[in-house]
Amino acid sequence: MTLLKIADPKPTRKGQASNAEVFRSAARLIAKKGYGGTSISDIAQTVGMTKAGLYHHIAGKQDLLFQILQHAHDEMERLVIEPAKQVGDPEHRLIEITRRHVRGILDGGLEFTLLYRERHHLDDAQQETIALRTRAYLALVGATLEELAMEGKLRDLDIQIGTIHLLKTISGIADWYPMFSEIDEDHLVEQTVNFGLSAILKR
Amino acid sequence: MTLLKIADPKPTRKGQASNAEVFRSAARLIAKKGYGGTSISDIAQTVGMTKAGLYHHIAGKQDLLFQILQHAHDEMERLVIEPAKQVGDPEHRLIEITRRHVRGILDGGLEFTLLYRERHHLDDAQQETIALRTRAYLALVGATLEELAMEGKLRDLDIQIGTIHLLKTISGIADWYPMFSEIDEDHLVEQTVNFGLSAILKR
DNA sequence: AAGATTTCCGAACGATCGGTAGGTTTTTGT
DNA sequence: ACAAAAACCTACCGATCGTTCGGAAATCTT
Repeated sequence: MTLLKIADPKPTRKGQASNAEVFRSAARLIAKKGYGGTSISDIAQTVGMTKAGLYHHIAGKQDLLFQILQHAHDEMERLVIEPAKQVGDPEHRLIEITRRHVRGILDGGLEFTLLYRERHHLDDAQQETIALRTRAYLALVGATLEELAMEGKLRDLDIQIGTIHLLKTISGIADWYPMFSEIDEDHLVEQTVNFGLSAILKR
Repeated sequence: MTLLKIADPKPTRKGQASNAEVFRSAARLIAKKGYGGTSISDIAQTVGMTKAGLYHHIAGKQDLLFQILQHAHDEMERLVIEPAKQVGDPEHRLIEITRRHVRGILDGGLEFTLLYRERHHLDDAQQETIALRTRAYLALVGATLEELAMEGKLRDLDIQIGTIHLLKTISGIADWYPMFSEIDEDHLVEQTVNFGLSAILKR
């Protein structure tokens, strides 16, 4: 009757990470109804447990949100940042970042992306941890634009603003794609790459 | 002792619109803490009333959100859509839309923009009303891109996707500008126009 | 000044919230 | 097979939620 396939056989130390399936279900729920609008009972119900049962896996509601966001950043680093860092040429790196980020969102990172905006429910220390990781990603994209500028490939634009606009275009997909799901995923990926690169590079 | 300067001298019919000051305060609060995370007491406190006192002006929490969103769309139509419709040339119209929309966000439309994502807390009928108004704005931008395509000024891009990406770039400003408020407003407006037009138009 | 109306408040309502205590079932290690 | 550990439950806690009601101030009308 167990609806949770526990990934870690041993751990699940009280308060520490439990498993990714709970995270995903919880993330989907919180993304839909908001942090304050989602009760622990709600989450427990969708993963097939009672409230008290769920509390065996998490240390609290705030901690659950924090761990979900950490998990999202872990995935982000694994699927986007690390692969992109292998690319030497800045133009191809920017394309790689865009492509992988959009793919990551479409391949189930959707609910995690939407959860990022609930980060103000964390305490200050947790918020700072998340902010650091976000800033690191922003710095990667910003540095790539700097390289492109030195190569003379960049348009006449404010690199800081351009960086944020590009990333907002990408992460914004999580907001609207569910309502336009007839759009082909590959098509969306390429269109987004074109949109972003056209806005940023001389062409 | 009245902290609310009532706009309508007579009306304030129970459940109907009250005044814009309450809307702004409530919008700011809800934008910061989320709909579910903001209590009626919270809102009442920031406008200098008790819970019961506030309920003389609103018909309920859900209705308050609905009226705030309607008010936001009213402002949007007044400050962006109507002026833009006066512009015949599609390229200048697109610039006008972008410029006015960004300006609207910076000049206090920030909290209203952020509130849009709480629309799922409305009932179905209210949600449909808001969706209709949003779709009308999207259609205006989409039609402008169509005109540009016929003039041969458009890049080779999917108009639907391009439209949404452009609008997400703009509305995304509300998300991050408070954290980068050292950026000059005029500079941000022009950079955003350039970013959007470069992504969309042949240049 | 008097009466009617609007504005606001204190107090309470049922419901639900996050979280806990203590016990039962299931799984695991040997 | 059996004990230890992990997973999960029922039942409950105090606090807070959105909302309501009856009345008290304040304001407006005449």
